[in-house]
Amino acid sequence: MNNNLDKIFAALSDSTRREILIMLLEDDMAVTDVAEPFDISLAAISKHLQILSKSGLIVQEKRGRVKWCKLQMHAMRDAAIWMESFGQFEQLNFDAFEIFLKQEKILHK
Amino acid sequence: MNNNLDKIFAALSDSTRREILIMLLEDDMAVTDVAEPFDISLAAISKHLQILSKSGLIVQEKRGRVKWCKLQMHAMRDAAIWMESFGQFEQLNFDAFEIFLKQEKILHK
DNA sequence: CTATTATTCAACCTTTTGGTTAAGTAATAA
DNA sequence: TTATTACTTAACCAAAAGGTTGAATAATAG
Repeated sequence: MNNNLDKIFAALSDSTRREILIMLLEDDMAVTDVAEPFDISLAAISKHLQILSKSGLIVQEKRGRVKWCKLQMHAMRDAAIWMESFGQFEQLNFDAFEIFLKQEKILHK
Repeated sequence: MNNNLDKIFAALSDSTRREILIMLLEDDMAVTDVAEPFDISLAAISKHLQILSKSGLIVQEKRGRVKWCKLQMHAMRDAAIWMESFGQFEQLNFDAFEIFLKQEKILHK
C-alpha cells in the first residue's frame, strides 16, 4: 500500500542517487551529463535514473536522441509528510537553518 | 558519502520498519510486543530491529530478560534536514545549499 | 549512406535483503 | 531444579540491488 514511500525512501538511501538529485536542483540534465562526475559506468547511472524515475523523484523526457532528467519536487513531499508525523518538522527550525534562510532571502532580494 | 544517511533512508524504505517506528511513537516496547501485530517470525522482527538500531532510529536496552525498544527522534534529524532543506532551497541558491549541508555535516564530501 | 553520439538492454557477477526454521542462551516462574 | 519466557544466532533460500562489459537501438552529423 505504501509502495511509493518504499520506493522514495529506497531511492534516497543511495548516496549516488542523492547526489544526482542535488545536481538536478540546479537544472535539468541529459543522462550523459548526469554520469560525468561519477566513476561508475553510464549503464549504472542509467539504472540509478530508472530507480529515481520509478520513485517519482524525477521524470525523463526524450527530445531527439537526448533524454532529459527533471527533478519532481512534489514527489518528495510524501516522504517529508511522513517524517513530519514524527514531530521533526518543528525541529527543522533549529537556529542555524533559520538564520541561514533569513540571510539567503535577504541576499536574494 | 554519508553512511548514516544511507542507513536511515534504507531503514525507512521498509513498511514493516516504518510501522514499528509508528508503534514506538506511543511508547517503548518489548521485542515480543513489537512482533505481535505482524505475520512474520520473531526472528525476522529481531532483524528489522537490528537494522533500526544500526541506523540509530531506535535504541535497545535489556532489562532482565526483556529487551526494550525506544525511538530515537533525533536520529531522523539528518534525514529530515536533508529532505526539508532540499525543498526549502529549491528557490534559493544551490551552492549555498551544499555549503549549508556541509556545515551541518550531512554531506561529507 | 556511414559514422558518431546518446542511451538502453542483456547477460553476468557478487553482496545485501527479507524471509524461513531450528537450535542456543539467559532470566524468571513454578 | 525444571519449565517457560524472551529473545538471538546459525544455516539456509530466493529475490533484489549495484556493479560490470558488450551489443543493440535510434537520432543526428558529415
